[in-house]
Amino acid sequence: MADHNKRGDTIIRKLRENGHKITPQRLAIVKILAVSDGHPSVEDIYEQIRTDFPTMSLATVYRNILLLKSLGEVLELGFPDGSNRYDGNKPVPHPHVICIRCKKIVDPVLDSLDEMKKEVALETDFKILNHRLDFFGICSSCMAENK
Amino acid sequence: MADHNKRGDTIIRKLRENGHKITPQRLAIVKILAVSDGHPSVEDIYEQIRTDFPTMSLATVYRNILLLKSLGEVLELGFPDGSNRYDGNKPVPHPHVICIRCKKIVDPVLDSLDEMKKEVALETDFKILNHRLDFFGICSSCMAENK
DNA sequence: ATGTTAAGTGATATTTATTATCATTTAATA
DNA sequence: TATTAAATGATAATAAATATCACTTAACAT
Repeated sequence: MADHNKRGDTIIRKLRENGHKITPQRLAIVKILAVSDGHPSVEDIYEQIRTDFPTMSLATVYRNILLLKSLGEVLELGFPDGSNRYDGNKPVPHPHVICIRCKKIVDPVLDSLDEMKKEVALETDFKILNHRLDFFGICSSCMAENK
Repeated sequence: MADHNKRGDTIIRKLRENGHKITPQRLAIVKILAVSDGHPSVEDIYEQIRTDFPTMSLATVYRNILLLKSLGEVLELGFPDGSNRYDGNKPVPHPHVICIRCKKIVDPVLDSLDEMKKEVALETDFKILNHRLDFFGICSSCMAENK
């Protein structure tokens, strides 16, 4: 196939380096996560793969996500409603903007983030290691549908 | 008692306005949440009250938090590890700084927040309704203990 | 004060998401 | 091709939150 999935290759390499086998199921999961523009949920991934692998187990999806998280190759996005979605494309903490209507997730580029991190460290005297910035709202296309 | 709990009174008033009864259990829960410098969990609240009300049910804590959330008088803080903690003192979205060692939560005042909100709206074309900003790190006292 | 009633509570069952278990299968290496 | 540790599939177990239901009680009217 002519789909050179660079990010997927990186993940596969990382798995190999750490002595993990590359099974067809694992490959399918990685492939989806590496593209993951849509920040899929476990169920999303499961359903997507099940059309090709009817024998795929949900546990395998969970197991592989756990593994990929531990390797730092997938970022878990936990939402206030308790649902989790995953980003294997850019597995580093970064801001998200989520549409509460269509559930679309956008990754904004925020110049003010660096400044804010400095401000937090200065004000609280914490050593900041990690962060989670989510903005919830309604995207322009959902707004347009509200005639 | 000379503890004039202004915030607690506000919550009680809101409950009355909406036709809810003020039971001793409910009062105890509100009292803890209104002070809530420590951003307690459901279990925290349950354990605290159980010393005085040995008959208190965990379900009652959940029920009352649900009610207070629906009235906008309590803010639920959901964390990446799946745990939830509650803020009845300032039930409006605001940034938190969490120590991953001692679990302390600090509310920083961030001047750069307004600027960031503007930047997000401008860049993504979303109508921003809500946000969640959490910074994770190690507080100064925990740092000091690491001789 | 007392009785009435809808709301609240306690105890427990149910649900849902995730993790653990274990027999079987398979990828990787020799 | 054989060997073996790791992975999988099916299912059980766990944990957090919610639902159920009989019983109790706060609030209101009398």
